[in-house]
Amino acid sequence: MSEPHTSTELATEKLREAILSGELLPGDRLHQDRLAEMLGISRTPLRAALTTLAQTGLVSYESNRGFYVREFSIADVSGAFQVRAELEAMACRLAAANMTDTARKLLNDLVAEGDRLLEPGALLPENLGAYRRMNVNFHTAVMDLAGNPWIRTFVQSLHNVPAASDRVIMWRDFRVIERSHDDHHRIARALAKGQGERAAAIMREHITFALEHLDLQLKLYPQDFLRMPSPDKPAKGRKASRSKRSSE
Amino acid sequence: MSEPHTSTELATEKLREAILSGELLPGDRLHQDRLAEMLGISRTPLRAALTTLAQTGLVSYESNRGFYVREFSIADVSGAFQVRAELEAMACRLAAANMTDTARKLLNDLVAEGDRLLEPGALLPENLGAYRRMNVNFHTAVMDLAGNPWIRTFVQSLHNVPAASDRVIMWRDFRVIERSHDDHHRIARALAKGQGERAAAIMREHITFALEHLDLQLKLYPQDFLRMPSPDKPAKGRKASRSKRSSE
DNA sequence: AATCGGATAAATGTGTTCATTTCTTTTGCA
DNA sequence: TGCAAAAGAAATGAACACATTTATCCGATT
Repeated sequence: MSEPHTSTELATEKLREAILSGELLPGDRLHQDRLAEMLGISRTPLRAALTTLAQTGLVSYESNRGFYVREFSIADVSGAFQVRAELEAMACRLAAANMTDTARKLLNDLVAEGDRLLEPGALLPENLGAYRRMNVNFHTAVMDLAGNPWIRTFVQSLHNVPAASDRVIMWRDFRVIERSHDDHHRIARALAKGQGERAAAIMREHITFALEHLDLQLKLYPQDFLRMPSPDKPAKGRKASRSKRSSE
Repeated sequence: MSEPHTSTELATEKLREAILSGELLPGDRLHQDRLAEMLGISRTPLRAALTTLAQTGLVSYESNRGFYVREFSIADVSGAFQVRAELEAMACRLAAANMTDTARKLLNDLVAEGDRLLEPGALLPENLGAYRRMNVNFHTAVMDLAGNPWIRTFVQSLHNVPAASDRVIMWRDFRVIERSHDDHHRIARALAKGQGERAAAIMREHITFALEHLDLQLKLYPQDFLRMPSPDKPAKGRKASRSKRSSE
């Protein structure tokens, strides 16, 4: 183990994963003793984990009334993209003033890595993880170059918004991926030349388009992205009904 | 009691206040036993409070090594203003599209309240709290009108950065206050007319100037704003060292 | 019959205790 | 004398148990 994970951190990660993957549905009550038993830990570290997630925004909490999986509205999701676009555009403006040779090389390497992964003319399933990692690293690198720690902090926390996270965005159309990666090319070039405003403009459009595309995908394949607590269509698994649940 | 404050929430508030007011110094170790005894509670709710503050960013935490009062760098503080400027400018652009008559009235009332408080030609001590409240309400109102919940969330969390919070900014110069309040006038008017870009520009300058002014004040009266952990001057108040801690 | 009220049950909040990790001190050895 | 390793002390992490609050159910009253 590289990091001495404590029970609390372990539980936090498991719960975050369960929520972001949709295993736990928005609005679900998070019973402490049941969850504790499920995870094989006591209530003490579980409560710590839930407290953390509550501050993160993934779960909501009311005194003496327990924790719930937070429900995100459409406004939350699109708002997340809006703010991300603004913050990362800002990062570009700032980063352009801090470009060094090593910075240029870093961005170039990341872009080249993307080129390599897209070389086959399609995003192969075995390359999906690597591509996502490259994508995250590219955006993170730009934000780090900006020298403003808050940008990365906030963008990071926006990735906890279910449908707004890079992890759940499925690009079904290869042309979209290519176009998106071409944005990376342009951003890297613009930054290398110190053209901050231009890089910012591309970045803003880069992210705004991601929202537009998500919007479209949402209409086409809603069940794959958002599992809203729809009253008539309970998706799958357990439902957040107030009556007694037969199982579990 | 209007709200059934629990021990945890109470402790959270007390600790937040203690940190923001400078009672607890950056870098201070937060011993659980002692703090619990000081606050008259057990370690369990205290840990919950510390966990919350850790996620908020006011304290740092390492597994098995405890909590510390987070140390903010100059980059953190100026970065907080930068991001605030960007986010609140964004709020103006968005709010301009959502202006209604009630919105116009709300902003006008807040501005009028400010006029009333500044009427004497000086910011009287007894009006200081009311003015700050008005200021916070004005900015909050604009962000709410933007319709993007994340803007307010993030700006709110930036107010937890010690010197970047409105609460610790002391305006020593009345002309600065007048000028600042005049910005509010202009922003309200611009928004009322739907001039989003103009309002955004004023807001950006409004906040950027606050940073510039803080910078100046910092040089003039450093001890009033930032209490950096100076190795030779233990500041004041309660001990940061347990028995004999020679160095560090 | 409906609603208000109280009693019971369930879940959360907190105090306490024990286990584990980390830090300090001391002791042994080169 | 200096360093290193081990033993002791102290602090954190987790489990357990108790107290308090909230929810549910049943019955009485209007």
